Amino acid sequence: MARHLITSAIPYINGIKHLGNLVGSQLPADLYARYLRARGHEVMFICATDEHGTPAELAAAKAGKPVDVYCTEMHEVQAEIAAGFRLSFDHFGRSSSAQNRVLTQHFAKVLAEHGLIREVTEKQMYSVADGRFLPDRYIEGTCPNCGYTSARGDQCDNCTKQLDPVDLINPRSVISGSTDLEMRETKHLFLRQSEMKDKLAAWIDSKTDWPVLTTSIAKKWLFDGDGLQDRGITRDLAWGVPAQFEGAPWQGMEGKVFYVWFDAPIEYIAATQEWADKTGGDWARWWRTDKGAEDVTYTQFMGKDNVPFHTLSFPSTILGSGEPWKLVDYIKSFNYLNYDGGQFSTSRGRGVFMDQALGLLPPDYWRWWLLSHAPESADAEFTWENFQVSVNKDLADVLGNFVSRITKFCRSKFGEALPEGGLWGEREIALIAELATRVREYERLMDEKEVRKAATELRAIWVAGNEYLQAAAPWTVFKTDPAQAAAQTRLALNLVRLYAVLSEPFIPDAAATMLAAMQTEDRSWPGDIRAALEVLPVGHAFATPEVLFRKIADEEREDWQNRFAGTRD
RNA sequence: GGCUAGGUAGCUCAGCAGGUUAGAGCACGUGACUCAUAAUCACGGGGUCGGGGGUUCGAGUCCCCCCCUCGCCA
Repeated sequence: MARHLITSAIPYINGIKHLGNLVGSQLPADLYARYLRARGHEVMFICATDEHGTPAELAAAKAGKPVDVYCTEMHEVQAEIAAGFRLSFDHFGRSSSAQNRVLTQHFAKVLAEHGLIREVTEKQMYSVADGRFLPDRYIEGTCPNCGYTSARGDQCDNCTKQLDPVDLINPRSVISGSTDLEMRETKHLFLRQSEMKDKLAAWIDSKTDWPVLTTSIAKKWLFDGDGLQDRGITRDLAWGVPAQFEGAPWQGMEGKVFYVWFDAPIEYIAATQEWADKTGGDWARWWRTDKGAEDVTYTQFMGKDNVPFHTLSFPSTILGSGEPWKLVDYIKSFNYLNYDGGQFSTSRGRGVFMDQALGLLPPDYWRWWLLSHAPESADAEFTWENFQVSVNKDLADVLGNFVSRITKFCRSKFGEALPEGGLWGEREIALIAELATRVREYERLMDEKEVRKAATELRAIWVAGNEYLQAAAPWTVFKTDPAQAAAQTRLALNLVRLYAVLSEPFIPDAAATMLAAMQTEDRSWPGDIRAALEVLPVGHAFATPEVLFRKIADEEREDWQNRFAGTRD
């Protein structure tokens, strides 16, 4: 038994996430967590909402609510949806927690003591009417290049030219529309990542087993152009972890907070502290190598947009502190999931969002499709046709129908209990051999976090059951040798339990239904396959379950296709 | 423009320490079976492995050039 710390990139508080966000971090993290628990390991699976920053402030203002109230509400919404997808977090925290404030300030202070923070005075656009500094993208004006009137301070959406806010003609605040803007001096803290460059490079180089996607992005940022740049870790905002605090090694940072990318990853640790405070557990044995975490394996899951923060920035914080914090062991990153020929778009409401998905079908349908099509080697694409075909074929026909055919067969010929008699022959021995090979391969792929390939192997395990039934044909054997048919039926019914155990990480609800139907609580992971197929003994009663997975009809699919093509209401 | 990852059967993808007739699922065709959610199982048709050079006895698999897609950055 080993100890595994697993974190999923934390979703931003602003709004409900779409399926692309889900499959990029939370869902594969959950798959891995469930698998490791099933194998008997000790798991700490952490996620949280990322709550600080300007977008949260603006969304709250738009909703007419204080930002803290807004975040509390949205956190509850996201927690509920996560539960709806059966994401099995040990704790779903909040980056606005008191624990994170203390820890973030602690890290900043320690980093400063190690000379890794420097103060930088720069000029930034200030909106007198709004009473605040404006981030570049919250300033709009006319593009000096193409004349587009809604060009943003960082880039013109029309001609794609990169801009500086001062370039804009007639600049105005996106927040209030005010044109009363001026350049003011402001002071910020910068994390001296450039000092950490060599150490980070050596560390990344040592990770030869990481996905190429992860290491190539890290190396790009490390070596491209002038190399790894220092980054500002404070902003002129009210909503966040205050950058001026008691005992801070600097002065004059009043009214400023730490930037989200600095405090968000620290929330992984803080969320574990939140968990500890709630449950009385010990967070330090997961995070402090001087307090029991030296044998922990830490795996992070994230979309590719988050890779720079997790390979460079957060490690700079961890390593730079000089304290014995647990550093990540493996970073599993994902490409993007596109939607029917284009991108999912939160702002334009294009694609399927998590709450909407659950309104259409139960979580297992989505979990199966998303995981079996996870964008590991390249960007992947969601289409309704593909979704319909995969779900109908894999879940309804191959797995669901297998459970259905054998339970109903047994019920009609022998009754609802495992029948007695008969012996296993060559066919059964061959099946056991095939399953043994496949289950070991499935384990290997799950250990390697090869999500798509694991799904393929699992499906092949389901298919093996159908092949066996088709070849053994107990319905024919029954006519001449009922005892032999009984042995075959007994084996197949035991397969249902085995499938439930193996499939649980992908489709937890269906797995629970299958175990309930087999009237067993035995979820033990199969070591010896032969033994695993004798867990349910002769005479063990079962209940013929309802249809495990219903099929998606063509009309339904077309309806959904139309409904989600445009914008979200 | 620079960089990353891709461009393999109609579709979604696997394969690549270079080596006999390039694989899987879906879709399609034929057959088997009738226990089952008109499900399942078997067999089959289908690919000049983006294009062009090169290295090699031999290249989707290595090298060079070009074209296309996606994303990141300037």
